Amino acid sequence: MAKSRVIGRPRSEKSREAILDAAFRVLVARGYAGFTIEAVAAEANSGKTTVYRWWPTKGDLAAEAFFHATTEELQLPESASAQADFRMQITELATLLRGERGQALAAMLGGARTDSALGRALGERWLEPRRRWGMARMLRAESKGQLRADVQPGAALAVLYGPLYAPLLFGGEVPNAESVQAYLDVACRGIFTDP
Amino acid sequence: MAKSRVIGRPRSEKSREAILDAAFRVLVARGYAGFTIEAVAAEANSGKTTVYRWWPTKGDLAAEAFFHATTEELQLPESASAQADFRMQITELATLLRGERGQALAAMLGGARTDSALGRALGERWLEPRRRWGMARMLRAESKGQLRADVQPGAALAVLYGPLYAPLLFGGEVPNAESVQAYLDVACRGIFTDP
Amino acid sequence: MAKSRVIGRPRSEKSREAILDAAFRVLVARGYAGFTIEAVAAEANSGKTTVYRWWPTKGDLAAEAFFHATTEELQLPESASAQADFRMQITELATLLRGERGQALAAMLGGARTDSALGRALGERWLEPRRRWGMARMLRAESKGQLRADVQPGAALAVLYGPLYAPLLFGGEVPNAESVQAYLDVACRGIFTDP
Amino acid sequence: MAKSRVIGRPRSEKSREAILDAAFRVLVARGYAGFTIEAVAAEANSGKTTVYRWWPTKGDLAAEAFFHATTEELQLPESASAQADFRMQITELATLLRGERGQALAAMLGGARTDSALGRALGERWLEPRRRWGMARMLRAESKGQLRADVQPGAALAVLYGPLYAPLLFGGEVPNAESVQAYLDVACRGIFTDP
DNA sequence: GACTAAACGAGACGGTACGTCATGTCTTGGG
DNA sequence: CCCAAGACATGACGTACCGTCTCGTTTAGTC
Repeated sequence: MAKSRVIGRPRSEKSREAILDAAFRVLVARGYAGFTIEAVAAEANSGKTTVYRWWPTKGDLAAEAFFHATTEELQLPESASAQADFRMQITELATLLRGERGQALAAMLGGARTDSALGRALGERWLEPRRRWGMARMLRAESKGQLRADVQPGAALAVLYGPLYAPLLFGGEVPNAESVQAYLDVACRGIFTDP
Repeated sequence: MAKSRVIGRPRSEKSREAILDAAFRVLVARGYAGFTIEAVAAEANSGKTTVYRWWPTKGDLAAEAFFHATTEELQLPESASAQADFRMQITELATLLRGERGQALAAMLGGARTDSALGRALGERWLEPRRRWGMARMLRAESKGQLRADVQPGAALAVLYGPLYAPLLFGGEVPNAESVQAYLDVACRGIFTDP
Repeated sequence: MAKSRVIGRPRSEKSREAILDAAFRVLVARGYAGFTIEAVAAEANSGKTTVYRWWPTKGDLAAEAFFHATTEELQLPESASAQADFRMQITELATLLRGERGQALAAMLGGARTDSALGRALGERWLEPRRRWGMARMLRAESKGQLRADVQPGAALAVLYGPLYAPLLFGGEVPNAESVQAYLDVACRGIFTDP
Repeated sequence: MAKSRVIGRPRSEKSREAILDAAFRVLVARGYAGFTIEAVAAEANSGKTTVYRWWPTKGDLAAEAFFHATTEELQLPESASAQADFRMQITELATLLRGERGQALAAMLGGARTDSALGRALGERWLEPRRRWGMARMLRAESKGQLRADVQPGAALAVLYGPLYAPLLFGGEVPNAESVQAYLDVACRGIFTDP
């Protein structure tokens, strides 16, 4: 039986926590522009070296800090109606994005285009799980005849989620609850068969 | 009669052009991360002072450089069918975004969240004219009974344009022609009355 | 007639002075070990960049700071007796080295072995002028028959000045006045003909 | 009778040798500037802790490495003529300093001014034994009437050895054989009675 | 033969200084 | 008054060593 052979001083979990917490705080407080490795290290009472040792880029750190700041798992509603499930998921997502974590996510999204590591991390850890759940739910809905004819699941997801994120691109805010319901009404009508 | 008395050397149009051209080139070549005032000034064989004198922020310069690089006017299709008009406009927009100017726009969008001047400039000069045309077209469609019941024009625009821009947020590319048609099929079905 | 054509903002003499003064202060206060570019820049209320722009290495800066701190010209005694001239010059040199400037010189000498720029600068600007005067004076003494037979001027200078500097090598101090007179008595007896 | 009670793993002689050898190699190869504890530990395949455990400062390590690299004992010539003895000793010393060990000694001398531990170690282990022998030999010469009148032994040693070491201060090399003979001719004439 | 306790290699830790780069401001001479 | 050139103070970058620390692993005695 292979025994895990680790040499040298092990990584300090305390330091890791301190840095991730500090990173999240800096991200929320100063945005991605003020998200400096030096600022994070200072806020965490840590050395810059320690930060660089574990997070090679700002993006890696920001992404991990973001996901570290929450233990909430992805909501995976599963009722009889696919439409109801998506509406609920998107409504909750919008609420989430309007809160502190949304601030941080929005701050990071600015950097995602520039910092490919950040873009990849957010894509893999934020978008992809949601997309995966969405695709699966969509396919199940299709097999139950809940989708209108010729609706491609991918296109349907684009129409459902795109309007939620797009305003962030031009410096805007996440749509408020009312706007979300309004666009969901329109989008769902093109996708689902139930009224 | 008082004669408008302007003293001193007039602003050099040649220099302005050189800077805007250089800015666009830098934007396309190195992205918004490498979009440095120093780089632009060097590329334009100009002084940094001259750049700062006329464009107080990077965002202002980037935005103006972007719009300077094109003389194409906004497409304002006006056929009998609102659906056809929007589909055409969005299809052309997608094509445009996939080209060199799209590269530049995408590059800038990263900075828009951080640099509020850039966000404002893009909002005013890129988004707003399109939104205005979109709203007007939508209202006209409504009055002609081309919209389905209870479709709010704003929500409809969100559903039509959101899926086009959203992928850029996470570092992705503009959707390809096929994907655009697929999502338009879905979106339009929820909005318009014509098949 | 060639006209000096200099473009751009000229070098700030004020800044240069501030940096050199600060450097000398740091050198005296903290020794060559604490002679940090950052410390000098901070002490001078200047930017590190400005320091690096003009003094590529610590050694260059230290040497120039040292020589900047004095306007005293090299003593060039010229009496009838070469022995008297050398004794006076060396006695005054010893006094000088025991003062504040000596502190700085001693501090630098530690770095001279490591930092070849510093070694070169000190050699050229401190040692060489003294050596040149010494050689000239020695040759004149020789032509007047003031040197004992077969005394090579270079060897004579080594015997006169070596004992003054050597103690610094092992972390010691410059010899006190009494010790200087004692070794000069011995050295001169091997060099000069006058009693 | 109290028995020496030492518990725990005894110090590894192998490790000690490896570190000292590595230290000497690093000293010769990279000079005192590149004489890094990390470099030594890496070169010795040892841990930094082990180095720090036994040699509290760089200076201690450098000095011990230097003396470890040689088993040659101090030459203590003792002929009838003090002058001959000193000339021989100094000539051999100059030869030694021009070799590999001289490189290392010269490298360390830069650090001696800054690192007082190194200065002390070199003073005690290199200079002092030689000085002690020199003083003793000088006193014996005095009692035999081999010194000229009023020659203080300390001053005589300064005149004999100073010219050998002094050039190292300004980054120079140890004088070559010819120069050494030339200055010895001059110096000895002021000290000894024999021709 | 098991126990004890220090030495050892490895390497993570909080720091300091490094030398470079871009920022936005300023100061020249020439147009 | 504009422009190019470029110096200036500032502050973050990512790297190299510092000296300290914590691991798991030897390596002797002692029990």
